[in-house]
Amino acid sequence: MAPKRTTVRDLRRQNRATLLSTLFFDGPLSRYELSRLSGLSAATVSNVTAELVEDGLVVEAGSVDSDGGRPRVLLRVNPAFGHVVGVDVGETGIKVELFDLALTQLAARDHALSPSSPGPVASLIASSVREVVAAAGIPVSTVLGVGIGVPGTVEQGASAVVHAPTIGWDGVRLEELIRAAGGTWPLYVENGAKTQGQAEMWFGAGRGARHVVIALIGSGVGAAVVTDGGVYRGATSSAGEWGHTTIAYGGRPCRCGALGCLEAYVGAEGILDRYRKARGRNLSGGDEQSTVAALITAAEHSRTAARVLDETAGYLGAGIANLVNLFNPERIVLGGWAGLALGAHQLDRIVAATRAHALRHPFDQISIRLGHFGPDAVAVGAATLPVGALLEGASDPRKPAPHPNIA
Amino acid sequence: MAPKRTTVRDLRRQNRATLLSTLFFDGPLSRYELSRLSGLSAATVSNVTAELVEDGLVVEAGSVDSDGGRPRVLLRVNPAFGHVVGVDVGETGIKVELFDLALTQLAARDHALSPSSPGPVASLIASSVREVVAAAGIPVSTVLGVGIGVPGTVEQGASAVVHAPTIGWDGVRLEELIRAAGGTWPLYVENGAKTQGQAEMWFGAGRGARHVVIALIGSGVGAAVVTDGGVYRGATSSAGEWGHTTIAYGGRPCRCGALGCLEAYVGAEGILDRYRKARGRNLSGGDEQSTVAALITAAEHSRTAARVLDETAGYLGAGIANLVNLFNPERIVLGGWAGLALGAHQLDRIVAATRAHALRHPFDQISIRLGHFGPDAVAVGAATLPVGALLEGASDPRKPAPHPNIA
DNA sequence: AGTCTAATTTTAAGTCGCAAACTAAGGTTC
DNA sequence: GAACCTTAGTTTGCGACTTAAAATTAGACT
Repeated sequence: MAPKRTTVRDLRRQNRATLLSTLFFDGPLSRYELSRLSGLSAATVSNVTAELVEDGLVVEAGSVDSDGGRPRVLLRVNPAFGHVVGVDVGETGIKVELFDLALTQLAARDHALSPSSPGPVASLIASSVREVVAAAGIPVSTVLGVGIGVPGTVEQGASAVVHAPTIGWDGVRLEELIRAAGGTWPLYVENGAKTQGQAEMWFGAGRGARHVVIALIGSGVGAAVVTDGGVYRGATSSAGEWGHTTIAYGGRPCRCGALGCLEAYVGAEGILDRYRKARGRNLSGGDEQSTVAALITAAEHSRTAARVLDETAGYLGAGIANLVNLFNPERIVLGGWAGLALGAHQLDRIVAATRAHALRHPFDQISIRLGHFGPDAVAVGAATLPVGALLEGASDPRKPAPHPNIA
Repeated sequence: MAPKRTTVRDLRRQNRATLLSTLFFDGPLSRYELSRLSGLSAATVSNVTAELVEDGLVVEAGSVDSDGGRPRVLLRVNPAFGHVVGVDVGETGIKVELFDLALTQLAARDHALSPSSPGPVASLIASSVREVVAAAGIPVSTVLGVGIGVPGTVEQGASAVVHAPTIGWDGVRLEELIRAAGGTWPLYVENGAKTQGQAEMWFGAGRGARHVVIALIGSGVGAAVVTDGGVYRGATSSAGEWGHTTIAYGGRPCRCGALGCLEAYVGAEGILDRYRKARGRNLSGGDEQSTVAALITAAEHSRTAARVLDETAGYLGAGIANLVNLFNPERIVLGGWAGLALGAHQLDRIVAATRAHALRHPFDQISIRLGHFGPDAVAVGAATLPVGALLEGASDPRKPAPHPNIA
């Protein structure tokens, strides 16, 4: 029940982590400002930052005049301290991106992937990481870790186990496969929706808030729930399966086998299928993404298209209202390619539908915004995983704790 | 982002709290076992427990032989250290119960309440607390605090603000009113569903689990969400409004004004109304509670009644499945008077409906159980609030921190 | 009485953060 | 341009904490 911390040394780790995180997120700061922000005494800040500078994690970054006294020396996290890699394992391909510690992209690779059985994917990941490292011309030893976002649930443990029905993975020990393919970096495997959520929280539309739900709509529908600043995982890391919540009891069949799931109404496939049924014929081809774009454009002239989109906004609003009522967040971020497309043209209607279905009190607390990230969200979010582990206080970054989740 | 703890003294408080909580929840334990359970060294345990014994919070409770060595001395929380009061503010009356620290009931009072405007309720609470204290014959100074469960949302802050539309409260500063009526005890105000949840977590069907959703069905429908051992509140303490999540888009009107809320289908009122509509006439009168009981009995003979209950199980299962998909708990506890009544006769069907609507992976994690508490749940849970504050480390129990939530 | 085992307590050592005193680095005043 | 002010950051001394190891305590067994 009660939290559990013990030795006086954990205290040091804790304070070290607090200062490092503050520097990372709130930009260059002087020791003096750090002291104010962290609540630690100036003496301790001085002491701990000296250690951080010694370790090379933090560097001085110029100084700024104070009015009439000694100028403040600014400190910031050393972007060159090390590098991180983010991998987006998608249904049709993988994306591998290399960043410095400030999450500036240094190199990237895309690879299509037809069969997507686990072994080849693991090999491809391992070789692609080596590729981007070579492309950026950095020593491989500076890679602090590789974060991997996968399209399914991840059971965290000694070695992460991935269940991803949409690509036919069931109980895949991805970490072990990548190690077998020669990957020696610390690995962090996480559900793709959760890494997208983390990207929005760290650098996007979620910044500054502590209770946020990131609603993601693409071909499928998911959500990342952030409670009190951290991604919520639930008992076995599969929390946030918003797409398969029932919104219309006994309604449209969903690919998951149930009836009336939200995804069957507002997922890209669901939207197009409803349009198809309403219209009696298919929209002009292309991939899903461009077909949805075409539908949105068509809505300017076609009553049917407009009606389908209006209904979509209604269902989506009800779905968002469920999130609002259950989680009482301070902010909702709408993301995913379809979410961004719908949001750009229909945000007012979506908000109105949300208001109609949510309780007044929690609704009054929220602001609904569009996500800042496009197709890079998963990879960027995945790359934040090793950075997060570093910030949380793995003092030896190349040997991090089992997983940030555990700590 | 990062948690924030500072001085070496907090460490002591922390460890003190850990040991006290362990003793409270895991019964009498020897110092040796405490050391194992808490991970603290034997020396520290000895040191801290000495302090706890000195303060009167902990007493020795016999000893138990070890095989061949010095016998272990058992320690437990001193039930007589102080007393706590739990208050259940309901829609039709208030219930005030006095407990010792082991949550053994020592006295109780019920009062009907017709107008329920805030002032008189506050006075009634203050006088009832004095009544139960007198009835139990304990000195008033041993009252460590008064917990109050209210039927609405509570904004925690310097002074709790209550919004309870069903009894016409809007922005009521209950604490201040009780103080004005002469109540000098530390007060803890919390939403009634959340106190019920805490009662089940501490002493009922939630014991031992860390991720639980307690689904409460009475006249209305609510839920208490427990994540990682603590009651989840969200940004403004109104999380868990399960009753007003949309389950049937465009469906039955709900008293909240929206269409298709879960409450409109599985709340007692919703069930009875659906039966009325199906049957074309009312069920024989009485209060809601006995009418529902009558309906359940009638289902043995009446096809209509059976069908209404079957449908109820279906809707309820879908609603529970939404909780499972979103929160991924390890356990669902079904409570509230109507929830217990339905569960006693229909649990199989409810579980089956849940399976039909939930994703396989999270569904496989859960066990669905009935709550252990009946009408006392709110008051017992409310009484746990001051106890929780004591366990969390308010070293001077009569002057607790603003609210356990804040810490 | 002496010995064995296991549970606590005492002791000595090492860490930590903080308040206060102190140093650094620049501007202002006369 | 020397004395003084102001603000930033560092050093010092101290009290508080946990721990490992040594010492003590308390029964059981011989």
